Amino acid sequence: MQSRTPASRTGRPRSAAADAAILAATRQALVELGWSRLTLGDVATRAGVAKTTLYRRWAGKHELVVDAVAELFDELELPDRGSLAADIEGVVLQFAAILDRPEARSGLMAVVAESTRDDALRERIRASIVERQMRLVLLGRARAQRRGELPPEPDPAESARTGDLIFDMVAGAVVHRTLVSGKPADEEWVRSFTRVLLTGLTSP
Amino acid sequence: MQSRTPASRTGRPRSAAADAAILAATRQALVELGWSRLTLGDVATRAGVAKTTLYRRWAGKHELVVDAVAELFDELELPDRGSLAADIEGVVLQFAAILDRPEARSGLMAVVAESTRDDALRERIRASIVERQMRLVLLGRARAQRRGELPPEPDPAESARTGDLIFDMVAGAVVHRTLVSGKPADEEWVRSFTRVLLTGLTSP
Amino acid sequence: MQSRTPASRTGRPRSAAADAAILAATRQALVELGWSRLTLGDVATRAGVAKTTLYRRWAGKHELVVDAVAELFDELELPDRGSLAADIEGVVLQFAAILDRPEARSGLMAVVAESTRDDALRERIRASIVERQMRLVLLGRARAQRRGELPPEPDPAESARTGDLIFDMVAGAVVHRTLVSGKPADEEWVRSFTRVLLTGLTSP
Amino acid sequence: MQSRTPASRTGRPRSAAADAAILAATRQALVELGWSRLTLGDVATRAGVAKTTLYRRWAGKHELVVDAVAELFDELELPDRGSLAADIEGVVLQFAAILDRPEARSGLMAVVAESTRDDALRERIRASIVERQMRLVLLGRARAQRRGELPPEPDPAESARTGDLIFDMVAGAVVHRTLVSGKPADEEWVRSFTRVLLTGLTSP
DNA sequence: TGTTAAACGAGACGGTACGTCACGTCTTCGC
DNA sequence: GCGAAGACGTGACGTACCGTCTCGTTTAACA
Repeated sequence: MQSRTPASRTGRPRSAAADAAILAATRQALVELGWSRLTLGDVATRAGVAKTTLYRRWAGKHELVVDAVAELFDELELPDRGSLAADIEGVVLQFAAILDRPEARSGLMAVVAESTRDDALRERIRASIVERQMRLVLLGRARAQRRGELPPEPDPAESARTGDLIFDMVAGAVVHRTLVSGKPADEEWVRSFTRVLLTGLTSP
Repeated sequence: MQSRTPASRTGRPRSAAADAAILAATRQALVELGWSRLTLGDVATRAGVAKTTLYRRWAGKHELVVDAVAELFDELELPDRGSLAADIEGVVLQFAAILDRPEARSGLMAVVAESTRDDALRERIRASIVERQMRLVLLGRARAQRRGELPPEPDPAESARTGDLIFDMVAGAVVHRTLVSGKPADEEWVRSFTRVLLTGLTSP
Repeated sequence: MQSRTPASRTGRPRSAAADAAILAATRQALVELGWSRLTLGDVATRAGVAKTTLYRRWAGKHELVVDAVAELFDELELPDRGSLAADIEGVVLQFAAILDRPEARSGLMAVVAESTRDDALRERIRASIVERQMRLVLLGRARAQRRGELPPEPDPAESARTGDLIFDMVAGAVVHRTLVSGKPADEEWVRSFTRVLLTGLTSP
Repeated sequence: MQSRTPASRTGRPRSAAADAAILAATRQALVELGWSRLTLGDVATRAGVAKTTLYRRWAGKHELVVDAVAELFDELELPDRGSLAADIEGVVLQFAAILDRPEARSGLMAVVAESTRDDALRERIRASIVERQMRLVLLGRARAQRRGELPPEPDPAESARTGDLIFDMVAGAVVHRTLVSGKPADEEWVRSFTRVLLTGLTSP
């Protein structure tokens, strides 16, 4: 998934294990060193792999970290707790738990910072991290509409706009709470947040 | 304000002009190069200053950029547009305008990324950037309470919690919209956002 | 010969051409700049080599210059001019000619200066510069003894002491004449010197 | 003696104590650090003096060290031990004792090295160090001629040439023995050396 | 006895070189 | 032909001294 080169027909095939080892080593290095002290040479050593191998698969530090962090978001899923509020609280708590992990904290903001000047990187982040989260928002809304907790939205453009807004509010608030304010997005906070958000969305 | 050493009584005093030149040069370099390509040697050259002068005043790239970006937020102020909704819209638009400037975009996220592993840096960011914004939130709420648009909040602990929540929701949403989703926080978006937020805060 | 690290089995081997280029560039820089203005960055540039390559092979300026200057002494050899006096005159003139070259003048004294505080450097100088010269003294004496111009010396300890004395007198006088007094060790001076030395050694 | 500027008529006069303190601090620093690690800022601190004061009196490290080392040679004098051989041995031993002191060892060779590219420095060395030693050679020879141990030399040009030769042989041998060969110029060595030198000079 | 002009301490300044580090590329050899 | 090992050119790092430049403060000779 990460690799650029389209895999040649002939010669010794690339080790699949190497990919996993490199990504795991990257996360381990993020935990121990953080983004700014992480070096690709060190990652290669940890993974038991030559630097060459690493560069054959990723273009640089940013791309590698995007992929390493993206895997953390694989476990995100929409729980069915019976009500929209409970569902949101559940997914926000999951999201907060991921952001609380040291391998995500510094890596995520660093690649976002770089992505403001690198469109390919922004797209990579969108595709492998943001999209995953966005999907949950859309899924949750659809389920709530089926349940009758939210009114159906016939206009697709308006629907997309609202989806975007919700997503920016949810993800933004959790990220800001966790990484900027530096306070935990714990159950109490998540409950307050969800109440304000849902009230704002459903009150006339 | 930026410097560490508390200014000694004797010896040649530090050039005040140098500080301003360095911070301006830093912002210029952020515009042209972005965070990752910005080098302190280049900033020193742009500022017409020796590298050593720069290191005498700032401990590193992160500290320097915090101070350079912080000055951008000096212009933030709470407009009095007559209603809470209008006031919020005004201040959010100002905030979005600052985040839209290239010298803020990559620099801000990069220092936040690093601050997740550096408590001194986090405190510096809080004191010189976040605090400025937080003040506006508190000011706006106080004014709205005077106007009767918001109920007075007698419990100071609860008041602080709510202030934090509002702040994380406002700042988080704008930052996420601007830097992660990569879409403009324009008037339309701000209006929608403000409506959801205010409704959520004021509906029973 | 200069390098420390004993050459590993695997990996890309060190460029042999780089060594020669660096030493030549060092001598060129000594000619143009002298010891005190010579910088390793400049040497690297002249040699068409990265600074890191240079540091991978030599620990510092002193070690590098020792090796660069040592090569100048490679050409020293003991001529066979038929008599001991003529042999000595020949080798002293050769020695003086080397010391007269600008790449030797400042470099040689500078490393000797440093060697008074650095035993490893002193040993490096001894092995690659002094030893070469000492060998000629011993060779010349042996030849003179075969010729009958000098009496055989049965006691090896006394022989070593005398060898040391001769060597210090020859090398010291030429160096002092050339570098301290700043006058040329020309044929006339060499003849006078040789006469005094030989007379002193052979008269009862 | 060291100072350049011709001392103005008015204003605060220069502290005489400062000169002595600086030279003493320089020697102390030479002992502890050697030439290459000695810095003028450190010397100033040791002397309890500002860097400015130091630079007002000396142009740089080389000039300062020449003066600091030169004072060591003030104590050199020609003993009257009754015979030319004994006189020479005495003065050579004194000379060797000075060269054995750590403040002389590295400093002396370093300034000689630099003097090969700096004529003003060479002249300064000649005037304040070499001249002192040369005077002893001439004095000793004159005394020996009065005693009849050496024949009078009517030709002044030849006399100068011989004086130079003797001086280069004496100073060169001791310096080489002490600083290059790294062995002590002790009584035994001095006796051997003096015997060879005197025999060479006096035998027909 | 007061003026005054230079020397003084302190330390910031523009520079230059240092020696190190990580980057991303390359070259060699073994599997 | 992949992969490890590691040397390579490149370029920024942060530090250390250099020698110069302000500052405010003595301090001794002159008026």
